[in-house]
Amino acid sequence: MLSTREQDAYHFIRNYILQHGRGPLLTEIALGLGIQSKGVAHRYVQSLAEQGVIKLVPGRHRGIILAEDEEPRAAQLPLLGRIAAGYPIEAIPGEDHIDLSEFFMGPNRFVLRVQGDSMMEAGILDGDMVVVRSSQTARDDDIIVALIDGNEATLKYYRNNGDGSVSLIPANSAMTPMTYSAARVTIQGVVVGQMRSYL
Amino acid sequence: MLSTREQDAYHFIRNYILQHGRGPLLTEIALGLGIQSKGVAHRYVQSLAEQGVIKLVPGRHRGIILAEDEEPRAAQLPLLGRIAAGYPIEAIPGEDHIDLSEFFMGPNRFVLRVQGDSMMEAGILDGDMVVVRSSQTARDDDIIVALIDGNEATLKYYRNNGDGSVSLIPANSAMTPMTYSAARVTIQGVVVGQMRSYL
DNA sequence: TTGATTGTTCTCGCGTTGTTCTCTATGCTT
DNA sequence: AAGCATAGAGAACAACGCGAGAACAATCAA
Repeated sequence: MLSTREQDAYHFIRNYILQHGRGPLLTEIALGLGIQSKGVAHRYVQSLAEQGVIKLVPGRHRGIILAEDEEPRAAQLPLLGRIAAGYPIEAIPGEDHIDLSEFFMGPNRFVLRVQGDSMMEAGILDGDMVVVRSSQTARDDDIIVALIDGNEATLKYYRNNGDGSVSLIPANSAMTPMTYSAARVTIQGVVVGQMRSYL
Repeated sequence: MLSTREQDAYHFIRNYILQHGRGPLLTEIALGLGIQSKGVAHRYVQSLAEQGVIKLVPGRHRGIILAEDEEPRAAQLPLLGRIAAGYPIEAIPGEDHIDLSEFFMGPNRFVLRVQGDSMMEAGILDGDMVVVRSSQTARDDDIIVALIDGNEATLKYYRNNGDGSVSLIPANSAMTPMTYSAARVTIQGVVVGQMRSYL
């Protein structure tokens, strides 16, 4: 059973290893817990090791390993919290990590790079990546990858008009929605995620 | 388990080989680490070789090879190509997979969930996740996480006015840019990525 | 009170990192 | 082919800081 501060220490250590790829120093743990004493940090580390939550490489600096660390740690980032204008960063209780794999991965998915501004007002900008789940069907208001007449690809909101026609609606007030007979539109997939890099 | 400086050495060697196509000299490694001693460089190289991170061709100058790393990660998705309104999906030559780890992972990064519409017109919507690289500095037009007066967090474009004041500019025409004395604004990090899930 | 939790401060051995020197072997230059 | 500058290999030595605790104190709940 972990005490309150032991849990704090564990979370700090976990975050540190995920961020830096190596164990923290006792001093860094102490700093992270807001205390001056690396002695206490050491005591917590010992306790965590005894309880099997972490493992120690004896006689080494930064010799802390996560016990759960058999699984691929490739795609985890610490999730610090929620940010809203006017308030301090608010921690999200219960969630302290985000796994990019879980976030985006799934069967029958692929990625497209978006060119153009047709979904601009939906927050999908020129150059963004969209994660698409292959599907021949979609629900209203899904963002879909559609093929018109078998050769023209497009990214639009989907609307089935129920009369044998479908509408493809851009998220850009400078462009107009288009309506086609259902036969002309082939759904290739549904957008399930979006990402952007600022580097 | 690599020590701090061994990791530094490994990164230097890796970069060197990727850049020059051949292994570095011990002297060059020492230079790259900012030390005068090629003896230490040698010690690090030996240790890296023992731990299997690199391989050595015995009896040769520049005989350092990268051990075949990069076991296929779980966080890859096929990258089909580029989609633009009016054209078929166009394959992107040379790129056929996207690695979520490479896309988003890096040292000193964390994730925040965005609340509010202050960066709406930059394609960062309410509920999106942003990947932030910890940093105390930023360049003009970076999107930053800033703390105002030490307790108010916000996500804005950054602009250093050069006269001791900085401006924080929202991407939302319904909101107005704010200017503060530089002392009141603490930069917590720079947004390097953004992602959204539609599920 | 008593014990659990949390914290400070101090000490000690050694891990880590660095310098410098020597010896041998490689490989470019002549 | 021979000579030589330089690279690899490693030993000896030293400074510094980190891990590993020990000793002790404050706080709070049972």
